[in-house]
Amino acid sequence: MVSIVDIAKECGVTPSTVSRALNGKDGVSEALRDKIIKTSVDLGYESNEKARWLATKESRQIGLILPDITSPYYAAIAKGVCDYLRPLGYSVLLCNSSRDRHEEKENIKMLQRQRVDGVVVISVTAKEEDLFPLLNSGIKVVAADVEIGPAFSSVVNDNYQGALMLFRHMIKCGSRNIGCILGEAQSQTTVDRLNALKRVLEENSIEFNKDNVVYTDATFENGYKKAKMLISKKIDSLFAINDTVALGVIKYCQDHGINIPHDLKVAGYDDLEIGSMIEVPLTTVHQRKVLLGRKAAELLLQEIKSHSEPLKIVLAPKLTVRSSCGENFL
Amino acid sequence: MVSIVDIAKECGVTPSTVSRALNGKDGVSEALRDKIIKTSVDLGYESNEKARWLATKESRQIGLILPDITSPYYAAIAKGVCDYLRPLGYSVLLCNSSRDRHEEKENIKMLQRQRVDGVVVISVTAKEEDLFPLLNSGIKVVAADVEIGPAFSSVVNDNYQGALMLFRHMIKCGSRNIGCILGEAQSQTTVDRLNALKRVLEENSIEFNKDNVVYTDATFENGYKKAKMLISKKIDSLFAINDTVALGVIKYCQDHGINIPHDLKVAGYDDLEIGSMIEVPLTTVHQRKVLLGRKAAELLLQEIKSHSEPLKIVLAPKLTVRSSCGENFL
DNA sequence: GTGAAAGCGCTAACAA
DNA sequence: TTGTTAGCGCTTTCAC
Repeated sequence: MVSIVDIAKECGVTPSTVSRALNGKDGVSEALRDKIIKTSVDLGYESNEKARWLATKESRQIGLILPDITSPYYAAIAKGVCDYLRPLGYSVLLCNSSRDRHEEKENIKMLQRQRVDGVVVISVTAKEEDLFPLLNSGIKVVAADVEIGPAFSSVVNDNYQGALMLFRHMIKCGSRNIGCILGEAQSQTTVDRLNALKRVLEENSIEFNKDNVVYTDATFENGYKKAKMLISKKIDSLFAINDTVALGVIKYCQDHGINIPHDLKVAGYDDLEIGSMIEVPLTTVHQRKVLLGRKAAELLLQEIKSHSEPLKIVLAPKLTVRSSCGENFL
Repeated sequence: MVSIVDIAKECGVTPSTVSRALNGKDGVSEALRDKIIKTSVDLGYESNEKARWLATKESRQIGLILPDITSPYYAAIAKGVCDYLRPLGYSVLLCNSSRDRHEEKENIKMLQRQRVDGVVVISVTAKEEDLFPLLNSGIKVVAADVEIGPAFSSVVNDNYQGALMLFRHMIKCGSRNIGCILGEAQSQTTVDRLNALKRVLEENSIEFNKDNVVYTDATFENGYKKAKMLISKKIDSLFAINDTVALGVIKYCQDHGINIPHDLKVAGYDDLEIGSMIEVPLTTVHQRKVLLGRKAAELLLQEIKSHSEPLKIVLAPKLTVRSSCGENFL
């Protein structure tokens, strides 16, 4: 493996000159610089980031911790992070935590050992204190998709606004009795969207009926099961916490001859690609997933460069109207 | 950031002793080792992989180049790689190439600069020579999902066998005139599966009709478009090169009142999760995606440790029968 | 404009 | 069993 010493010898100069030349620092004549760059290319030199770290404490590596790379939602965020960072010379260390707090902690340690410059973390399980070790070792942290605490910057989607738009749309489509399949009751996402529902109901003088709301793990299977349960309650509409759950609801309806949107209006959240590919296209809320990842990476880099105060960025979602809630009569 | 020097001072020994103790090498009394380990956790020490590299030339980092992390297929492979490697103390550098050869080359350079120990590459665009720089700088390479050349180990799914099973099943279900929406004509995947079709047709004395075969980009939209085209040709069945394309086909049928499987049998390939969630569950071929990633990582680690000859691992696929091809009458 | 020298945090060969 | 020493490849003062 060729090092700057090889280049130095080849050019009859010292390593320090090569370093200056290659890093675009001044104090090198243009002619020499050209020669050095040329031989570095000829020799197939690629800078050694490991050795460079030792001298500069800059690794040009960013950690990315996420619950499940297999989820299209998180995968899209990961894409945003990677695609933004690569052209800037950063590489990303992917950590798949499997939604497991212990695994998250292990990944955090690993990122410390690898001396990354910063980490983007998406976690529903991690506690604030789990991440302090990173801060204490001088590694910047930005939370994406969900906040982790006042000490950390974050980039999130505006769940309240998104849900507001969606529920208003449903009301306009004629919904009067909306069932909800939500996630964990304590999760901020669930809370925000439920608050939006309450507000919209209030705006329309409809009473909130908490029997129409169930909390569960956000899976396809639970969508199917809970749909069965809620439909027995004479609801005319069903909001699912995400598109995957909505898919479960839709499947249940198809299996039982329930026509969407005629017999039941269905709405999801996230705007996964699949929502537009199915028989009855899903009305949902579009999340700027790739952008969210990009913004998180952007913010992280800023914090790495200038030690700024924690910042919070809220991204505006967009209503995606398809046919699963019927027509907007307004 | 605490270093072994800090631990050494704290314990009143030298850094080399600390190094030996922490790395489980012998030549340290058990009492001292315990003391050193204890203070290392007390001080919150995490080994410095960057400095360690300089001394050992081992980074414990693996590169993963893939076409699109957003694709559920590649994401599952990535999961296999990550989940296998993490407990072994390796981290993975995720490189999203966007199916772009130039981007792949840039990623390769970046992985060289980061001095990774090895890389798993999934690429349909990279040429063999693009990867030689890695080999030449002593970085091991294993191809996953698709082979790249005799110099490289690979782990692939057996496309020929998988397609064989699928087409035999279709024949048993009554298919006599099978249309195909394939990928690029030159791709090995396409070739293997088409050969399987030809063989099965031959087994059943059915003539191969090349007008029933189209080559295209494997997208949902193209599935939709080509379905339209092929259905006009009086086919009774349609094989799509992957489930995403099959979804396009199904959507076209739903939009045009074509009943699956009654009017048209449809089969896909890959067994994406979504295939079981839609109205008419998709018959497809299950690919061991996570296992494929795991095996690739396993093989890579082997090659890193012992300089073995290139190896090829072929994974057996499994037919997943659902209802989109109707019943098996055999 | 260029070179010399020190140092980053670790491991490993050699001494004691 | 432990310490001493050198060195990995780079950057960065400080001289010249």
